[in-house]
Amino acid sequence: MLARALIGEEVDDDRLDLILRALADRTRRALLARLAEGPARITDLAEPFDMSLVAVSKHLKVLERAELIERDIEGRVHQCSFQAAPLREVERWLDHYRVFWHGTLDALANHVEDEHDSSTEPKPEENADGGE
Amino acid sequence: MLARALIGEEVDDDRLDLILRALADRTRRALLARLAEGPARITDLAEPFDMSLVAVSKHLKVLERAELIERDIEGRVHQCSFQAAPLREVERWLDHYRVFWHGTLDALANHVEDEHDSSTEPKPEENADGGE
DNA sequence: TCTATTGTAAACCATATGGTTAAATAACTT
DNA sequence: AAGTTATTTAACCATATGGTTTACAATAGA
Repeated sequence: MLARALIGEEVDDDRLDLILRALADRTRRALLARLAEGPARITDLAEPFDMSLVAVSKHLKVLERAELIERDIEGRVHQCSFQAAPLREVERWLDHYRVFWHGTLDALANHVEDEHDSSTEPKPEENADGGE
Repeated sequence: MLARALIGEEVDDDRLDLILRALADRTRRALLARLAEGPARITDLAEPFDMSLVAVSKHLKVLERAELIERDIEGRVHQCSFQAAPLREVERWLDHYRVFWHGTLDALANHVEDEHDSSTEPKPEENADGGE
């Protein structure tokens, strides 16, 4: 099905738009860096930043829509945790260009070896949360 | 100098903001994909897109500011060519997170081997568990 | 020189983004 | 029940973004 392939590309573009736009803000990258060290509550996440908690809350929602974080609500506390999957999609997009700095194809192969089963992508189920 | 390090980080953030924002648009990614196959004039770059040449020209300027393309002006013709360097910066930023999907450090080392001379900090930390 | 081609600049528009404050909701504590 | 804490929603604001059309500048070709 050609149509499927085309729609697939559009979906990819939608995903990449969402992910890259989420990453294209230093506050959100900083939030992500903090969350990569472990889950945290929103109040704690907001504390180091020189902006209102509401602003941070909005940033987190952008990250959440891009699936870069997951939210676990316990009572009134929202626990956020880092999710790596979207970064793999960025990585996969970069694969198209990596040849430009690796120069040689066999250096590229190093990388492909890790991706070869997920590139056709039936099930990308990688979980990086260290929470439980 | 500590101040130098801090400024350095801010500069990185500026660069990443610029680069990731440039990449966070499907038209610009498509332009980049086309240019990765070889240099092209602006008119030819614009032709496949369903928007004015002016719009494409603006997109190209965004890519140029991020140094993702270079422009070679010959007479009235602007020849654009792909520049990979900023993508390496994205790659380097991703290094901090690659451990989340490689899991093991030696898979990561494959990657670092290529970066060791171009990066100021060749050791990304590996913290996957809940911290404080 | 006149005209067509290549591209930018300017002015404009609608919507998105990143921030604010104030109010609302929900869940713990006392 | 009353108050405090955690977070979102709503309303608002300034600026950025992605697009348009029209006008301009510069080069190339007749």
